[in-house]
Amino acid sequence: MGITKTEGFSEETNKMAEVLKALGHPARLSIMEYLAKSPSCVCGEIVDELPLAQPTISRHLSELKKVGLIKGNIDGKNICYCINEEGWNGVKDFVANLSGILESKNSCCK
Amino acid sequence: MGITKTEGFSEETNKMAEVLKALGHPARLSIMEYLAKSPSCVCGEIVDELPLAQPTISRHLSELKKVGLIKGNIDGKNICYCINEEGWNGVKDFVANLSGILESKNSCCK
DNA sequence: TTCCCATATTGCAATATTAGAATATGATGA
DNA sequence: TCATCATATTCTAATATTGCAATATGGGAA
Repeated sequence: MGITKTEGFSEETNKMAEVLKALGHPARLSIMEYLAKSPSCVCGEIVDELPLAQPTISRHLSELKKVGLIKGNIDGKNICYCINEEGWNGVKDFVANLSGILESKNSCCK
Repeated sequence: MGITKTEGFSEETNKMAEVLKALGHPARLSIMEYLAKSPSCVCGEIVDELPLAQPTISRHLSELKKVGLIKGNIDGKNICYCINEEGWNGVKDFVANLSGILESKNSCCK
């Protein structure tokens, strides 16, 4: 079917899955890494940096934006993209939370 | 095309993207949450827990296994699935690392 | 052995994703 | 105004993903 079933899962699970899915692509992950490291964040630089055509990158950017992982500020002709800390913190918290649960119990498989 | 371009990205980026992609599905994320919380981890319980048919869950389990997020121990007729801490730590470290970089610089977008 | 039980695999059909060419938009500068 | 630059959108073909029915596998019990 290709369609992802979301009924029966909690709202948070579905939301987090969408965010993680957005991160689960080399180009989008690279964009996040680049934005985290780079002092500046103009769209054009990302296009220069990645081995993909401009329209493809534009689409990936909009996908990251859709799930709230990045935000863009229009700056004249350019658009300055940055990591949306609020969105990223959602991921961070989720991972920390699951890690905490894991640590508090021992695995039943060896 | 539907094919994800991986040339031009680092090995680690591609690997991490695969892992995050595996997490980026409500059923698979739920499985991870369930395995983290549950004291036991028999496959059948997961099938009972999730609103999906057994073959579908089996596929999701094998996908999680493929990227190293879980492992399974055969236990008589049953299979006992657990989170593979090594694999999970990869995610944890990645997130912590990016968070660290983020904290050490201020966003250029407001 | 034969019959269950638990899990995996196969084989679809439906839908989603991906990449890039072509094109559109929208701002700035001449 | 018109040309140019930066980015977004649209379109299309190729491929991937998803879900489930049907079936296979493989272990234990009778």
